[in-house]
Amino acid sequence: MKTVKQISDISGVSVRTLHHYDSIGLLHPSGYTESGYRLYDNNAVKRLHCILIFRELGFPLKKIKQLVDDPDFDMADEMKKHIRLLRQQKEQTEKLISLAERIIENGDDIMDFTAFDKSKMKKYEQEAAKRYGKTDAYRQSTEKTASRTEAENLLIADGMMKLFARFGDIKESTPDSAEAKQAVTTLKDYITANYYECTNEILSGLGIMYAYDERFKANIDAAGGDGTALFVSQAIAEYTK
Amino acid sequence: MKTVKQISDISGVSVRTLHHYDSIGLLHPSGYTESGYRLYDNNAVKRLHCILIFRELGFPLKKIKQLVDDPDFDMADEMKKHIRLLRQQKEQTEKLISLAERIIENGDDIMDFTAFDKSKMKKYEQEAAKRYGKTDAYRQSTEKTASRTEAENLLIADGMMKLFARFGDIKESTPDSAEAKQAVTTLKDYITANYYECTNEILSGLGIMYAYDERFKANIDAAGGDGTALFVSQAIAEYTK
DNA sequence: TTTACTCTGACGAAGCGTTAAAGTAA
DNA sequence: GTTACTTTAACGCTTCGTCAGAGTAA
Repeated sequence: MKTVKQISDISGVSVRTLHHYDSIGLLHPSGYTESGYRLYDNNAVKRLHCILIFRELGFPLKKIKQLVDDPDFDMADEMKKHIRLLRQQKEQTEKLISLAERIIENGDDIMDFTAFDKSKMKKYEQEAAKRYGKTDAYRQSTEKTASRTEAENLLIADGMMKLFARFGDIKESTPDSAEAKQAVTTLKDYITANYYECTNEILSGLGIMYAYDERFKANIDAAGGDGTALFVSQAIAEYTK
Repeated sequence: MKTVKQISDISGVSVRTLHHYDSIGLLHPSGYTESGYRLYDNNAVKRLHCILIFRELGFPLKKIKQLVDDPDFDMADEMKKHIRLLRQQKEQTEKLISLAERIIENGDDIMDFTAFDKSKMKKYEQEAAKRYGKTDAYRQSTEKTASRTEAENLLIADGMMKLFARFGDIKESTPDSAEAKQAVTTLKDYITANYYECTNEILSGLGIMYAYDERFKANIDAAGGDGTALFVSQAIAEYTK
């Protein structure tokens, strides 16, 4: 029979933890001294080892209690469920890593950019909706945006900027060049995939907006260099002609 | 100026969360109505969006507060530190997954096995220490075991069982066969790598123990089939002859 | 006596969810 | 009046860490 301190020393857990496990019924001492000191026997030590293994795997103490208390509990099944959980965790973390990396790449202006996406873009949507009566596009966009997380939206907006940057690369060619047409197609598809069905009509409206609305123009030129917004606008005009 | 409910609707966070962010100073309302209702302006909305992005990346609220409050705060640096954290998390999760998978493979008797490792093995170590005066081996083993987590030790013990299972595969050959010698070498190296420097002297003692101590015999035979413990013992005797 | 342990509370931490009681807006 | 909102207050959740005050062991 060992005291809390001895158990603590051989197992590495704190005395407080042993107290805690006692109080929640996960590991009661095997007995007590006459003055009320906790005493643990070898079975208790074994039980503690089991507990620590599950704990390390990330099981919550409640589940551990079930696992070690009920011998009929389907361990393999619980393990499999747990592995699924861990896999999800891993995927989630991977997502966050790539998110964080991309945010770093974009530098410090990422926040203004968000503003561009969430406020200005939406503002335009509303205007476009009034103009073309395409309330549908607005609804779609709002729903899709709402169903995503902030960071996901940030990435998608980031993708928009990258598309504009590509326009910047080819802005020395003509708006009716094959590259320009390709870029417009990509942009249209991107909007459809991520915001709403981008018809030629809407696209045309966007093209005008991009060149004449200062809010857009500034952001697009920032992404692709001076004159990019104008070039995008012209390329769209050619495309929808 | 929008009320809590409106902010909640457009951002997806709960009203309670807004209250919370107010109380911890992360996002104070831009103003109040005469009756004390919180009111938020566009700047507050932008700030909230920033907050949500960082939150999603897993930053603690305290750090987010610093990041959004202090414009001189080195964001890129914090991001990099955070990415390192995320990578560690991912690695840790990967470890746990492979751990859990291996535990599943081993079936339900994994716990008895742990007992075998932690209690019986150590008990033997002590006995061996007394017998050969090799207190050093005992200390090494204890230290190494203590420096690892429960699950890691479980895996290492699992490895021991696999080695015994290999002996079981070749137990129809002779104890002085090349395979047997190879298996003994592997066992010796494994013990040295994971517990303590396994000299021929100690190994010899182990060999005797494996065959005549019922506690070991039962476990080894369980891993490699009846007669495995005896075969291991003989193979070790040959090896150390 | 001194030093090392042990015991039972009880607060704190992170980030809100969830009532609860009561006032306000439309 | 009714219904939808709003406010503050406070417990709950999870797993212990960290005192605090007081008794026990050697």
